[in-house]
Amino acid sequence: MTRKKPDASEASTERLALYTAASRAAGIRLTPQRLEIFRVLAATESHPDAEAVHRAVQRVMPTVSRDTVYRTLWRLHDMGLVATLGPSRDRVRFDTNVGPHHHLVCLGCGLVQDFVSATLDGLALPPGVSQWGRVYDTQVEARGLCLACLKAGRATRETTQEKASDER
Amino acid sequence: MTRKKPDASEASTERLALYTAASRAAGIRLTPQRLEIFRVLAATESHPDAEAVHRAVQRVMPTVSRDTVYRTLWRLHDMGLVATLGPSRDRVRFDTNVGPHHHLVCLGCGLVQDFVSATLDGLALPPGVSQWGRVYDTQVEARGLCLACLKAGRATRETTQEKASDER
DNA sequence: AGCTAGTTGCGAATGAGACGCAACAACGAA
DNA sequence: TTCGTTGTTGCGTCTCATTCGCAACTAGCT
Ligand SMILES: [Mn+2]
Ligand SMILES: [Mn+2]
Ligand SMILES: [Zn+2]
Ligand SMILES: [Zn+2]
Repeated sequence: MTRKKPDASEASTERLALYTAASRAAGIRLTPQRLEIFRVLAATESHPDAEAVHRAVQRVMPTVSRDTVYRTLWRLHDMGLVATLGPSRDRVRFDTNVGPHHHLVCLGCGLVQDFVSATLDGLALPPGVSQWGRVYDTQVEARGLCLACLKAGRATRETTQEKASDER
Repeated sequence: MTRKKPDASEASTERLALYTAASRAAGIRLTPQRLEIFRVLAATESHPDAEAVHRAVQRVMPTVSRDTVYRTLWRLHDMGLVATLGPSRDRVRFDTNVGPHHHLVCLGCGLVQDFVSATLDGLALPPGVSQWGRVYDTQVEARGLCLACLKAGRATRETTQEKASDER
């Protein structure tokens, strides 16, 4: 039995199956709009925003609402089947440390802590990267839970984000 | 002449000097509100959002406007003296690839490309990290310019972001 | 076929940021 | 020190992504 390296379309099919299976397992109803959103998400190789997903879904199902797309995306996110880029979902956060350093991001409270590591600073990227363009800066983003959130038993999924804004 | 390891307050002073020097060099006026914002930024060890900075500045100068804080932050950002967290300044972007992988972020057009690297997947973080909490996931974010943006001579500073939304 | 709890679409609300503009005020020149 | 030029400020307004409330549906079980 030969096993070919999964190509894009094969991965897409797998992902779609994953979404529906997980939904069924979670007792979530498989509405036609959800199925279509699943198809679009399973097929994408990029990092779309909600509106891009909405547009793609509308091409096939013109009546889906913006809201349903958002709700489905966050639901999948809660199930750990889609991720979001960057540490903060809401407002822009600034960093006054412009030297080389890395980040520990707490998924519970949103706190971001710097850490330094000479090893990580000089990280070698795979050679194929040079064909993409020019890289100016490389940094590591480690996600997890800080001690406080661990003790508080806060969930990993960034749900109860009651804003740990600093500089109070 | 002894040279102690720069502590927080020393680094703060240095940073303040840097801000004012760079501003003067750029012909930017040193208004009292800017100076106060500089002080707050120079003193912070965290990753505040604009509102947190505004609150901190208001404690000393109750009349500063939200807008002035924004303008100053972006000005410093343009000068390369403050950074922002994460690849996207505006809307949330989703990632359907939940397996271990890393990102190439183009600062010109906003495109984010996946890349894989077994070496980077198993990255060892410095030991001190264990005292912060538990890390579930580690990924590398490499920022730069993609070939298209390099050829187009687009600036590194994410200015001309005329939205490269995919799934068109 | 009938129930019922989970969903949908919509119109309205929220909230971060950006903008336009008239009153102001740094700061180099005189 | 005074003045004039220009960059700045604060405010009211505007935009636009994301969220809410809710009444009208409907997937999925019986
Ligand atoms: Mn940082
Ligand atoms: Mn990705
Ligand atoms: Zn935390
Ligand atoms: Zn680009």
